[in-house]
Amino acid sequence: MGNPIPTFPIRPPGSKAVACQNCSLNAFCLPKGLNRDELEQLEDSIQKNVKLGKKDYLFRRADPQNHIYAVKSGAIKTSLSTPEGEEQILGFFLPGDLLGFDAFANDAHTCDARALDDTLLCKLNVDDFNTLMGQLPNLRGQMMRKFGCEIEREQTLSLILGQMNTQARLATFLVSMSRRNQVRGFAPREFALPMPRHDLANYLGMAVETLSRLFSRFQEEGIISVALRQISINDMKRLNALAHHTCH
Amino acid sequence: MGNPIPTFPIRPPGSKAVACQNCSLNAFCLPKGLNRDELEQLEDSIQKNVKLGKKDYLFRRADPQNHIYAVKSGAIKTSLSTPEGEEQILGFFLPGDLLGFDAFANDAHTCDARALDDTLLCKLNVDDFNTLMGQLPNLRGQMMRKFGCEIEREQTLSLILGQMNTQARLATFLVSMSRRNQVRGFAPREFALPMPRHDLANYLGMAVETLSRLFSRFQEEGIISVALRQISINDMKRLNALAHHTCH
DNA sequence: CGTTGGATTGATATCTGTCAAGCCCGGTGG
DNA sequence: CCACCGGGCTTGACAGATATCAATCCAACG
Repeated sequence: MGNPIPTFPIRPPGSKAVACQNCSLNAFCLPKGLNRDELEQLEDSIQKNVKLGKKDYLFRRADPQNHIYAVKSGAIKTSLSTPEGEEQILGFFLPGDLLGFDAFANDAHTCDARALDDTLLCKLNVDDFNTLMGQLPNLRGQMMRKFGCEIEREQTLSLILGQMNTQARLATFLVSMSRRNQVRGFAPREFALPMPRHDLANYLGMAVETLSRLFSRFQEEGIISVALRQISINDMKRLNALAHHTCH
Repeated sequence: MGNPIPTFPIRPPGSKAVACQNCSLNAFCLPKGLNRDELEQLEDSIQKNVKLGKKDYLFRRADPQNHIYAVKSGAIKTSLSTPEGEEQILGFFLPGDLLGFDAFANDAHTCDARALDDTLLCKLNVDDFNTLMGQLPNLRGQMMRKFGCEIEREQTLSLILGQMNTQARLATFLVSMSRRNQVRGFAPREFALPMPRHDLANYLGMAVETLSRLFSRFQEEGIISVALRQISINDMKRLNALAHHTCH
């Protein structure tokens, strides 16, 4: 029979609103570390099961900040654009991830956020959020942690883009996707990428063709198997080694 | 006679402790937006005129987070390293800049911070800081703004590294240095870079030789004048144009 | 004045982007 | 049910930008 480890659900599993306390993602989300009472206060300000269709914008650059968002299912990409329209994708947000922090500098978003697929979100009004930050030290603590994570994420992207050759970039990305699945209790070696090649190539700062060749090469070398967006990692050790082989 | 706009002071101008309220940098620093009463509370937790010699570490990766820092004079660089020792410089912090936010994720720093020159800092204990965050909504607001700025900064670096060719990277950097000087009331077209070529090249994700050639070319074309770390911008318009000419 | 480390300049190699063609999968309509 | 698109993905040939290697050059400092 084997062990049917669930793979990552890309589509919304159901649409019934679930209390944070029963949400399978609460260990990664804002509620982490809150007691029942605090959770209740937080929950009053959260709007659940907000739907977004594939390619819909969650917010755009210069939009006023109204909410902080948590992904429940589906996936969101954020990106920054130059005046000329050149885009850099900054991150892919999966279930349990928070986004919207970019707007705290000027009460307006500095990047665009767009759904890669049909997506379900929870959203928290920023005014309520500010009030709660004053009242709930635990929430404040968790929020600061999330902020720190976001900064760490961005820093890692800079490290990838600034120091690694293309092969190390892809290897690093695959390892990180694997880990993200693992901590959520999903299969760490088999997963579907939520984004098209074009977006991934952009995120990793390379041409689509280069990315495609890398996938092919990794497959030839038996490190992974690729079928379009479906990935299985066959040799995690070597993948890790490639990920650490940084320099140009 | 001309107009002797002061250039950016790299060396500590004096070492007498100054109240935040009289500090020339307070418009960029945490005190922004606080009233006298709040300022006093904040000030009790701030340690002033902490000295750091050139090349001293302010903190290192995995160090427990004890403080948040504000640069008063001098300059700090932060960097991230791969397991193999490849380093990516993440930012240069000038007077008025805050740093230390990277540690909020796990109460431990994720990057290294090192003085580029003799440096004077103010430091704020994080425990006190957490308490104050609960008590002073205005401080919380300013802090969130600073957090947002930090995220924006990191995002911009990713955009630079991921989408721009080397010439656009350098141009963008010079424009940003110019702006940073300007908002602080210093000459926007004449300044000394606080970092050696090696560090700047690393930050911009290119080889030192490439950076050097770019400086030479910009000078040949009359856009800037370079004498080691001393820069003057002769043609801001063209520099801006180069900065916007992103793609590869 | 010699030494040392940073900065520049030149020659060459290599990686990765660009252009172009073809493939394959999924969807649509007859 | 099958044929035909169309878009995303892959593969190949080639060119160009940038890294690497090596040799000076220069400024700062003792």
